[in-house]
Amino acid sequence: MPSTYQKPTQKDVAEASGFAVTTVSRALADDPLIAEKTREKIAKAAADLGYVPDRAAQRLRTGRTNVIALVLDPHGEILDFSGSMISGLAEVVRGTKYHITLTQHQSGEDPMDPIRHIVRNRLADGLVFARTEPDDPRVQFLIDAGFPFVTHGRTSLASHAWYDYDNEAFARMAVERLYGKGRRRLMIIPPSARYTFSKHMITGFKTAVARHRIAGDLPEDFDLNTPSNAIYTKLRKRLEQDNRPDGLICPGEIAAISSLAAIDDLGLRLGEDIDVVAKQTSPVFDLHRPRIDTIHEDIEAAGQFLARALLQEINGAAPATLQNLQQPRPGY
Amino acid sequence: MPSTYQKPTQKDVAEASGFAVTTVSRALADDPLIAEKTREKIAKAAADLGYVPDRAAQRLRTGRTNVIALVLDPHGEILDFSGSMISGLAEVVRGTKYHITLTQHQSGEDPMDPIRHIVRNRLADGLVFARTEPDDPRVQFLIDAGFPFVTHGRTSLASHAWYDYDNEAFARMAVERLYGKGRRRLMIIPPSARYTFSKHMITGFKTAVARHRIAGDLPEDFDLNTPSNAIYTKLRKRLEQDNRPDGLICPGEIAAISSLAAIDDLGLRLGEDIDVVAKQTSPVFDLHRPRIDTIHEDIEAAGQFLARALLQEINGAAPATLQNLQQPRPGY
DNA sequence: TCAAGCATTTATAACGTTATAACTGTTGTC
DNA sequence: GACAACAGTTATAACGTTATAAATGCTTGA
Repeated sequence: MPSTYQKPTQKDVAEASGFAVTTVSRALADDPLIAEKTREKIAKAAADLGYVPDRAAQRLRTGRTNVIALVLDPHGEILDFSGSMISGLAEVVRGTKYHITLTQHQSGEDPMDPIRHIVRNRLADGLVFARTEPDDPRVQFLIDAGFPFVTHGRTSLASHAWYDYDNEAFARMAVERLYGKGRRRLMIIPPSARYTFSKHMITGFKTAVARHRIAGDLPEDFDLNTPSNAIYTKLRKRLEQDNRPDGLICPGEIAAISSLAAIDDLGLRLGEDIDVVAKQTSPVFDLHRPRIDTIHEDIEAAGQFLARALLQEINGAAPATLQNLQQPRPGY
Repeated sequence: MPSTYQKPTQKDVAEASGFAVTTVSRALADDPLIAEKTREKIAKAAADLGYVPDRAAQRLRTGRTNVIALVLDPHGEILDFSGSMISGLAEVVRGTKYHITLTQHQSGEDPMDPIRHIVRNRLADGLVFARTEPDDPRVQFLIDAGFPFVTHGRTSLASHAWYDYDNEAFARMAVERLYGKGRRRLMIIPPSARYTFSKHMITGFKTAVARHRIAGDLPEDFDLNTPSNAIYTKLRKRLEQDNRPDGLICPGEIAAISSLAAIDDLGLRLGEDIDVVAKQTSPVFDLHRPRIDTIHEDIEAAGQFLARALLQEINGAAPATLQNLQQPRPGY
């Protein structure tokens, strides 16, 4: 490619096809006013020249950015959450006119900042983010602004587009598994309580242990955002106390690995002194030894749904119709 | 925010400050021709109005996109590679005028496609990608096109900006560890041989085992892109053969987990029948039990370096000065 | 005092696209 | 045969910015 290469514009297509620039623009936009023959001629000329519309010009003129913005939380909560989510989003967005841009807010920062910035400066046509809180200010802000968005996770606010994993069912299912193995003193390592998904998980845990009238330990001070060695330390201390749990529910692989380390280091035997059920998001954990009893969550599927939903919402679909709750899938 | 909200433009700043639009433009660009007093007045007016330049207009006029494009390989090679890389990139890019866009090519597709597309259509000012091959066509294309880019991984091509992990040193170090433990029949699970980093790793492995005059098994048919259960299957078969290795080197956590599963399922004892050294990219693996002997690679640091390097290259720095080789850091 | 020089500022045009309104030529109606 | 209606095409202007060239006013030197 010579450095003098100049991208063909509509003007070039117009000259090549013998029509006016306006006609080219309409034809390429499939305007029904344009005669079919004309449309074909122009399409051919455009293809021959390798014409691709200039995004900046389109964006300037129409105000539409053809961008969807992914706002990521600080790194490190779920192993490979971002990678899987991105993979799902990218797959759906590929082949459309949309691009994905990335923003990641620092741990200290206000999560509202990137959202506000993107909306105020029209940096995208729609937003994706995860880890919602019941009364999430980001969601409220976007609803008020009338800005298209989708979330991974529900809220208690007015209806919007979301995808979520049924963490209540996950916790219930996990309790059933442990109960079925004869476990009667269960404990869950809850994600940070401020997230909606954590509340659902806790609800599921509480109702399931209540139904069986067994002990359900729900420590307050655990936090998925906690570095894993903090989970290790806290759990280890708990396991050394009297009346330690004999069944443990982990909301993710990091918690599972941390827990197994604490169990192992205390000389407890998995499957004898204690059983563990964990949420699994990565296939490689099938190969973990000792085997971890898991329940699957598919983050990539979430990304796919969210991308599709957002594109639909941008094109006018009602957010209330764009909701999906993924059911837990048994690990094995 | 009312839906009638209109972003302030330079025109608004011009009216508010009493200067012409052109002057505003120059002042905000810190043009030295503008008087200091004027610059201050305009800066104040812009700040008061909350003026933010319109990216589309700037891009259309200047041809600069203020975008750096991250081209990701198909998902799933290294656990959380994308997430860590993105985190590093995003941290450096935050606060600059640049945005990050994402492209991920499908496993079947030509890796050149997204690169060509981005360059031909001026979709970014610079490119980041990983997993280079010695004679990487993407690198050659970009050098020929004079398009700024940085890679995670070296090539044998003309000098360009890169960041790499010293996989030769990694392999040597891993061999030394195993040798120190009395292991004399070593084996490495090599990443797909077409990547530069794999060749380096193999070189390091070969030279180190040759120095000690010990056996070095280098199976041809392993592949990091292989689903982990394929690694498991192949390794398991190998461990069942005569003269099985007593020291194993894993290029990543997925390979390590798969290997440990094969070892465990065959009833071999880690630390007795065989020792494993693995590359570690995620802190949580410190908590893996049994403990895995690891050597660290910091992907986030790679992302940070690459972002800084790319921004410098876009601003005219010579690519040859933007190279860094990360040294392996012992796990414990 | 006046031209030249200088420091600032500004008018104009252009980037590539699309929305709006205007134009052309044909058909159909009375 | 005049005119309305319509299908199809096009000229014009505008989105918000910056590069270029031009203009303004002030200072300086002879």
